[in-house]
Amino acid sequence: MVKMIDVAKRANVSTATVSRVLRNPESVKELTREKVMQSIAELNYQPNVLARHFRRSKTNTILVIVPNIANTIFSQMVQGIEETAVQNNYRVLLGNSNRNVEKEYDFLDLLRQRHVDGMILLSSRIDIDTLNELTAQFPVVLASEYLNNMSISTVRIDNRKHGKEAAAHLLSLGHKRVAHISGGLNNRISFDRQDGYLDALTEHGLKRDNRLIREGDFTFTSGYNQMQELLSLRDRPTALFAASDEMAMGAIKAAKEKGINVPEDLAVVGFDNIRFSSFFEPGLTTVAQPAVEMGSASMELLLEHIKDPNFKPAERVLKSELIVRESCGLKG
Amino acid sequence: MVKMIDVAKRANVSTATVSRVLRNPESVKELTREKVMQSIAELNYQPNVLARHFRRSKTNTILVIVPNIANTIFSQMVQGIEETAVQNNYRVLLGNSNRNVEKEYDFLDLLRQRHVDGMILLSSRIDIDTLNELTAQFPVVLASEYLNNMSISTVRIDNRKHGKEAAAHLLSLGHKRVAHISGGLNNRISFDRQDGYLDALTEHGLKRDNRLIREGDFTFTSGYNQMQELLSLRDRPTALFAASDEMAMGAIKAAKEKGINVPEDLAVVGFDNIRFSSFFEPGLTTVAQPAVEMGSASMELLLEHIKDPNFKPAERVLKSELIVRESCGLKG
DNA sequence: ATGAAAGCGCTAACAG
DNA sequence: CTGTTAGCGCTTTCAT
Repeated sequence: MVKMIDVAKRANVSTATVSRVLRNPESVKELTREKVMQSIAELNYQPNVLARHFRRSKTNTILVIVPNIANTIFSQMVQGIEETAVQNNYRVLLGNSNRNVEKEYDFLDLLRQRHVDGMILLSSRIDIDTLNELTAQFPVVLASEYLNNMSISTVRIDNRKHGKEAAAHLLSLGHKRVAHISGGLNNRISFDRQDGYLDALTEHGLKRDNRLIREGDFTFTSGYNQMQELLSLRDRPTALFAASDEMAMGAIKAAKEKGINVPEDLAVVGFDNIRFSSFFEPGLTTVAQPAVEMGSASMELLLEHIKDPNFKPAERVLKSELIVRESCGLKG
Repeated sequence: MVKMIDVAKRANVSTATVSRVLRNPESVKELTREKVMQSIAELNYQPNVLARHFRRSKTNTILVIVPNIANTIFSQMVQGIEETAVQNNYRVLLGNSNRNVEKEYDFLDLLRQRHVDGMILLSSRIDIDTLNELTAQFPVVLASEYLNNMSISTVRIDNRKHGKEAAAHLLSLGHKRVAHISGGLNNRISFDRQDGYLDALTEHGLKRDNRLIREGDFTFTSGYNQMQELLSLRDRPTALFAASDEMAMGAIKAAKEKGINVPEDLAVVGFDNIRFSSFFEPGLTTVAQPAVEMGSASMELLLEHIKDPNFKPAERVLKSELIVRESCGLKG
């Protein structure tokens, strides 16, 4: 393996000069620089990044902890993160936790051992104390979720506002019995979307009806199951706001199986705007989460933290919008 | 930052012993080991992985180059890779090329600079010469695709066999005019699936009809567009084999828009068995690609290469199977 | 503008 | 079984 000293010798300079050419080309006289560059090219020299990382104790690598990379919404966020990272000469290490808390904790050692310069969490079950310990020492950004105490930087959307928007859309279409299938209630996002739904009811002069509110877990299957329950009610709902597109699709499947047509007999609004929402029949009306942008924004925020260790925790709330398709009965 | 020498001093041993406790605990007397462990715990010592990587010139990190991480089939493969990597104490660096060849080439420097110990390519446009240069020097595995000259290890399925199976399924249902929408023909996989389709025709005594064969690019939109063309034929097909589920869904959408019912008027078989194929209406009959397993198998193969630099290029062909749902008209 | 040289923290060969 | 010690290849002060 050809190393810096070889390049230096061939160019009749010292390793310091070679290093300068690589890191601060402008601090070296043009002629010298050219000699060095030529020597590098002739020897096909590749700097040893391990030595460099070691010496500078910096890796230009960040860690992303994902609950499930095979889930569209997360893989889109990762796409945004990766893109912005590479643009800024950073690399992305992938930590797929499979929703396993222990695995999440294991990944944290990569931060502690300086294997990475920072970390982005896409939803996480890590306890507050550990999180505080880490954010005090290392750059960390939490994406999509958020916590009450603002000691950690966050990128998210206004779930409550958009939950309200989704439900209000159905109410303004004249529906009086609007059901809600929430995400898992171990999750702040689920509460926010549900609170938004409740806000909309209040604004339309309707009372909360607990029989119309059911807890799912964001998955297709949970949407399917909870809808079956809702359809067995005497006074069954005429509309549904599901806290995820997958659940909305599951719910629609349950409805179809009972001969209930969407949107004619049941209007549905989802949340996320995953790729398949537009392929689905009927096209799903949904709140579009800007997943890729959330990823980019998280990476940008993380870079701020990395550059300036005194950077204060910040919050970025991105805009979403309601995408109206066929499932709510407005278009058709 | 507390380092090895601090631990050593507190435990009254040398750094060598601390190092041994960390890497070969069994080579150290139990009493000594315990002293060291205690010292590590008391000081909350975290080994500096950068120094370790540098010293051992090994990173326990591998690179995955993905055309598009937001695409389900690839994110599933990555999931399998990550899982197996972590199990074997490896980390996964993500390189999302966005189907941009230049970005792919840029990522290769991570290998050349020993930033990673090996690389898995999930489909790639890198030229043969570069690939040969790299495989000669570094552990590399190509997943899902493959090349003619076997100088690189490969994990794939038998696309031709399963393309034949898919088409044969439609033919055995009595269809005589079976259309095919292929993937992009810059891709070996697309040819294989198409050849399988042709094999099936031959076996059923049918001639190739070029009007029934159209080139897509695996996306929903291309399926939609190509189906519109197929439906404008005088003698329109009664069945379709699409080389991806997304294209199958796009094709079904095009059919529905013309009032053509699936499967009654048009039987459809896709390929991949992405998550949404079972949610789709009608449920998509498709060839199930074992994406997660392909990822795991790739990582396992890569580990063989890493452990034994003389390991010969190998090929793993994984099993797939036809999943029969509603879209082919068999089930109802 | 360039060179000399000291180390970054760890590992492993060698010695005992 | 344990200690001593020489680096790994690069960056960066300090001189010149």
